[in-house]
Amino acid sequence: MSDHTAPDTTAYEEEVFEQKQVRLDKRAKLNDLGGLGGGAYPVEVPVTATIPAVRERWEHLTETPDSASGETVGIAGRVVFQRNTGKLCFASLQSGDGTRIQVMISLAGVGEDSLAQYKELVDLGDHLFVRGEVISSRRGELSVMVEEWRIAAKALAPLPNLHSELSEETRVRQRYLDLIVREQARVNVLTRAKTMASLRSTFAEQGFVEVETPMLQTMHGGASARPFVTHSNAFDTELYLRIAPELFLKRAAVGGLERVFEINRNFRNEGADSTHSPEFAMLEAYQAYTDYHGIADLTQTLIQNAALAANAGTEREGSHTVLWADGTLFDLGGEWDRISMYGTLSEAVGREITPSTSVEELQTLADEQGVEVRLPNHGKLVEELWEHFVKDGLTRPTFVMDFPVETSPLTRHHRSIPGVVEKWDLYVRGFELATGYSELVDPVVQRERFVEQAAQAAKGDDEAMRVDEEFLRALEHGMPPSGGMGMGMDRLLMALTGLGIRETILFPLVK
RNA sequence: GGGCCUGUAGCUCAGCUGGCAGAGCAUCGGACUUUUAAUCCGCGGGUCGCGGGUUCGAGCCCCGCCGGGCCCA
Repeated sequence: MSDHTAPDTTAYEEEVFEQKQVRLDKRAKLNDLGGLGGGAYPVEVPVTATIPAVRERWEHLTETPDSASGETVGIAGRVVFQRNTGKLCFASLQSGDGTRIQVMISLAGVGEDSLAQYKELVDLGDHLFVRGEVISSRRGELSVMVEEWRIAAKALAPLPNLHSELSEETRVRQRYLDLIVREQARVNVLTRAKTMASLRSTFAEQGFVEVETPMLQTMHGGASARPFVTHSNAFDTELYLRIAPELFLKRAAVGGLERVFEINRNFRNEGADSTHSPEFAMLEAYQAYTDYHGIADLTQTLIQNAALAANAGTEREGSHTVLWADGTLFDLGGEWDRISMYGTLSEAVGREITPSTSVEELQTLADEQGVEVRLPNHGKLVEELWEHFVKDGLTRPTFVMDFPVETSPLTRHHRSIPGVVEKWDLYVRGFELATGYSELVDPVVQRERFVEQAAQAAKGDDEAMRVDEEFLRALEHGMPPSGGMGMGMDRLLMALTGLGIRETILFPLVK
């Protein structure tokens, strides 16, 4: 064992604390706390009850001010308010869920020395343990009359101002502060957790198996996106962070996992803005012996159950109508419409648009309406026109079915309508929440598509896929006819809560 | 990629036409046994995002860079 010199923490601390008087003062208190049992960071404190439990059990005391329960509890929480007077001090302790309770430290209760030490050493933001009787104050506030107190964990950095909102940037960069001071931040975390649990529960009810497939891949595929590249020292090779789990989940399907799903992170090396994050949680699911209609049924059930879960314990218990952050009520219930892209576009423009409508005719239509299109081909034009004429009119969750072949080159062709693929996008209030397919399982056709993609890549398209021989070999062993679906988890949370993407992610990537 | 807004004390923000760097809360010292953002007295606290320029003088005007937000593509 090599001997190592102790790191020179003193110099570092001097530097850190030097400029910040607040921290300097608090550090001085650390030394004082060293003289007390346990110091500033005791390994444990003798808690006998949680703050919410104490509140629930003795809430009735608030109806009779200045009364005593006769029972003693030991509780701990963060000091979020302090009102110190000469011989009687008040503090509010907050537990992790935001529940608060008042504690009272009096000369009569703890004695002169302990009271003086309390006033000297305990600051806003510290974790404090107290033991004492549960009482109500003269004003009727549920309180613990302290007989003994201890620092549970000293805070060196000061708590932010509790009476004004944190700025957007501080919320994101120091989410722990956001969680301490803002109820909605705590609710958001719980809503996300409840949503995830609900999805897994719905999948379990329907006989799906959850798997985890590689995030580090020797070849990226399953979507059109630019990947992050990294390097493996052990293999001395480049590896890609996955842009989608699709090609591995389909291998699982070949192996006999007839109902399989994964909820995990994807990474796309592209722009980050208020609706796009470079890393994002994605759900993908594959179900054998169904098609894009069956997988749409599944998707609707998953989201409606998630809405129920988000409403559990609220006044909307049992309802599919969710409450958004801006106060809007949004109904996710009922049977969702399934509309045809060509059909609704034709209706909207008052003339028949089909997969065989010419590029010229579509371009004229686009020009007339001032719709700008960069890459004029039939599919691109149809999608742009559809978005322009139809999309914004959708108020309820809607599956938009049957897309042009050109814009979905990797997708299975429609069984009866030429020029169209068996694909849907699920739109919820203007954005694409999920996408589903009758999966392409023909290894010969799949190979052709890969070869076309590889040609695009050779021409410099760094979003195009390469020929994945290992995946093709799997497909050649036969994948059952299947429906597949992908859904962004952050977007699902946005649909359930009306929040921006940075609020749905606990720690969004920031520079 | 384009346009607009923004960065000042630990936190949230003012700062006029270019003229000594400000407030509330927090911190520090003092008083107070029923406070609810307690009150009262007193004291501190700044790389005005960074770099350049104009000017007698720049938080403010100009240029570049960095961070954040909104809209558009």
